[in-house]
Order: sequence, then C-alpha cells, then structure tokens
Amino acid sequence: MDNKFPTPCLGESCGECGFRSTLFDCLSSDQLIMLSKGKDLIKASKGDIIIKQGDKVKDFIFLRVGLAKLTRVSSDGKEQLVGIARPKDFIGLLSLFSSPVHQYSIIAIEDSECCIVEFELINKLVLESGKLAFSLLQKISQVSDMLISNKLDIDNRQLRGRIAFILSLFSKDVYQSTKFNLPVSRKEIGELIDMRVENVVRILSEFRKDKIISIEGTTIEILQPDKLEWIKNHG
Amino acid sequence: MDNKFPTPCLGESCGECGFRSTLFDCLSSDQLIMLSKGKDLIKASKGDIIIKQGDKVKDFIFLRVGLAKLTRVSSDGKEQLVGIARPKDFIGLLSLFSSPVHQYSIIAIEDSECCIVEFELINKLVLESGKLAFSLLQKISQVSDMLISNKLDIDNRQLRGRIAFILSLFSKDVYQSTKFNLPVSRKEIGELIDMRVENVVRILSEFRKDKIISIEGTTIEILQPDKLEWIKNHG
DNA sequence: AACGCCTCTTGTTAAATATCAAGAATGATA
DNA sequence: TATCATTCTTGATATTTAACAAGAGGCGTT
Repeated sequence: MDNKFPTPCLGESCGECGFRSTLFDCLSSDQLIMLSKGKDLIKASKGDIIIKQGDKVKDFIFLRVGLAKLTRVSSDGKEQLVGIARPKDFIGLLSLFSSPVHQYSIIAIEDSECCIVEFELINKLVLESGKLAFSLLQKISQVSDMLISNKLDIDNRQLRGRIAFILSLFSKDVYQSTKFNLPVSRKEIGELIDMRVENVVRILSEFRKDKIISIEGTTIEILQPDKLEWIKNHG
Repeated sequence: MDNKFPTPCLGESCGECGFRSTLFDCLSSDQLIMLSKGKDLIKASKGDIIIKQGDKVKDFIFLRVGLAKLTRVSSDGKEQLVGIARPKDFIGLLSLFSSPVHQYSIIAIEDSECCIVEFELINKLVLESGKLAFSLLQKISQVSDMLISNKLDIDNRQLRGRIAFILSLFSKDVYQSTKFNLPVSRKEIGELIDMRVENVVRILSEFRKDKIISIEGTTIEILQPDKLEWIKNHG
C-alpha cells in the first residue's frame, strides 16, 4: 500500500474546468489550450506516492480532489511529516523553482486527483505572462508562510497544545466539521508535530477521558471545541 | 539601542553597482535607470529596526552589507528569532507577495546597508519581465526552503546538537571562519533554536570545557570543527 | 560613584518528554 | 481460519529540558 504509483486517466479541457485555479484566470484562450494539451490528470489512491523526494522536478502538480501529506527524510534519516496539502493547493510548489529535485515526497492520504503540467510549459507561460508570474509569487509565498508559521506555532506549544492544534487543523481547515475520519496514523501525527507515538496516544486518550473529544475507530468528534481551542492556545 | 530607525544616505546608479543582485541582470538599461531612480540606500546601525512586524509592505529590501535577524512575535506573545539574513539576501521577501503587512521584523545585528525599492516599482518590472519574475520565484523558493529546512533540522536535534548547528551556521555560512564575533546574545540564540538561555549558556560552557570551542568575550573560536560537526549530526 | 537594569552564569529542583516493555487490536495474506 | 506484521495502547522508568533562585559582571544614567 505504500509504493503504488498513481494511474493516469482521461483529461478534459482546462478552459472550462471547474477545479481550475484562479491562478490561470489571466491566461489567454490560446494559452489555456496549450495548458489543456500539456496537462495530465491522474488519480491517486490512498497511499499512492505522487512525488518522491529526490525525483527530478519536471512537473507542476495541482491537487484537485483529496488530501495528501508532505514528508521528507531528514538529514539523520528519520521520516518527517512536513505538512498536509488540501484541494486547490499546489503541491510540490516549494521545490519547483528552488531545486532541480523535489525536497519532499507527496503521498495521497485520501483518494485524490491531481492535474500535472510539465514544468517547461509553466516556465514558458511565466515568461510570457507577468500576471501569471505575479500570482505564482503570491501562491508560493503563502504556502511557505503557512508552513513556517505553523512550525513556529507548534514549537512553542507543549504536547497537549500540539495535539489540540492538529485536531483543530483537521476539523477547521481540512474538513470544516467537528466530526471527521482521521486520515493519518498516530505515528504520522507524531512526525508532524514532533512527538512520540506513545504520547500522541496518551494525550488523545486523555482528551477522550476529559470528554473533549470522542474516538470511535478512526472517527473523531470534537465535543468541546471551545475547550480544545483553549488548550491549543494556552496548553 | 533598540528602536532607532536607519538613516537614509546617498544612493548611486544601479547600472554599475557591484552589489547588485544577479536578479536584475536581465533588466534593460531603461529598466535599470528606473530602478536607480526608484531606490533608496539606507544605513542601519547595529540594533536598528529595518522592518517592523505589522508594517505595511511597501518596499523591497536588499541587504548589501551587514547582518540582520528576522524575528516575529508569536501568537502567544513570545518573541521568536526566525532566521539570520546575510548580505545578498532579500529580506522581507517572504511577506512581500503573500501579505499586505510584514510577518516578521528585521533588525540589524551588525552595521548594515540596504537597498530599498518601492514595491510598486518591482511589481511593475515583474509584470514587464517574465525573466525577472522567474528569478524572483527562484529566490523566494530558496529562502523559504532554507528556513523550513533549518527549522525541521533543528527540531530533531537535542540541545547539544542545536548549539552545534548554530555555531556551525555562523562559522560556515555567515563568517566563513572558525573564529568570529557572536553577533547575537545567548538569549537570542535561545529564541532561534528554541531553548532557554540557561541551557544555551550551560552547553556553550560545556563545549568550552571539552575544548571544542574557546570563548573570549563575544569572540568564539571553533577548536575542533570535526567534533562539532559530529555533535551537530549525531548529538 | 551609586543606582537600576540587563545579560550571563551556576546550582538545584521540578516538570515534561522519551524510552522501554508488553499486551491488545487491527489488517493483510496465505 | 490461522498467521504474521503493524499499529495502538498502557504502565513504569529514565532522560532531557525548563523553571527557579541567586550571584556576578557589564553598561548606561543620574
């Protein structure tokens, strides 16, 4: 389940694509046709590796549907979860311009669909259109700002606060619901917020005992969002 | 010493500026003249605030000479040191496109010189020149990649490893010398690598006792770079 | 010089977190 | 179904780090 690769599927025209990023709104119809021809649509099942750290950067990848995790192997060989990518996120955006190879792996944690555009084509469009370049600058800045800011925020919380942070992230940012299926394992949560599995488990049970959340299998429901929010900010 | 503002000083033409970033190499001579007219050169003394978190983003700032620190006030009010900016770094680059206000403060930690260009002008040049946009995309990506990667690296080290990391950073990346003046206080080191002042002090003394470094006032000399490197990677 | 305000330093103690161990639950596979 | 591997869970213990306290040294101000 961990090294299957996504399978390509039929594409459609970008011109009338409802999922298309506002990023491309500035393109002319000619340019949109180029985009349509140059892109591929792929489906990735839960667990599929979409991009592998170390792969040559040759594509521009846009998550249409689903959920994916950004991971990397740190200098000392440990696996780290860097962030979660949501629909409409440009994943792999960070390495796109800074490095010839991807700095992170991107792995689907829910069944997902991605649009893939050759980097050369994007590159060409950027050189043609200052507006597109400008939008891209904004997107990239936002993504990295978010990653850095999350990291910094997590750093000055202790364990309870971090767990609250991550629960709040899934509830508010990802699923917009107080009840959701945790798409990641305890181990992965640990990697994401820098703590051991055992402590992830322990604190989740603690929250359950305190009736802040309920846990049924992989389903989590947040019973006391206010309390969770308080812990996130002060715990 | 903490809230003086930098004083402007005489500019010169960007066309023949030896400090000019390769970023602008692609500009036409007309565009370079625009740049010359639109830019300001400022000098910032040690301690001067160059940019304040929350200020409106209206300038593009390039560090010609000196050294500066990026800091921010976290959501819970604590001061955090996010990174160190070196000459040729574009500081404030991260907030430039992602937010109307600066997300970080930038404070000179050595006497510095910066070039300041109005954002509007850069904006205009980006829209005109795809090449400039492309270079900017690369720069931004590199800066954020570096910040994120440093953060992640620091996270899976313990205290000795973090101190080794920061000493190595100053020695190799900033000063290219085994002997240098620490430009930041123990407290600031603590903020940068997430530890208490007391532990910064303690571990520095420990390294001194183990003859890995020597400390004389603010001057630090790395006596056993290999050992320090080992601690950085395994400690 | 005398004062207050920092940063720096060391020792001691408390709290947070990781490690280790061992069993339960789960899920994939033959 | 039986088996193996993995994740999950809990308890006990060790280690790491933070917090507290108290003094030393430096620097600017009056």
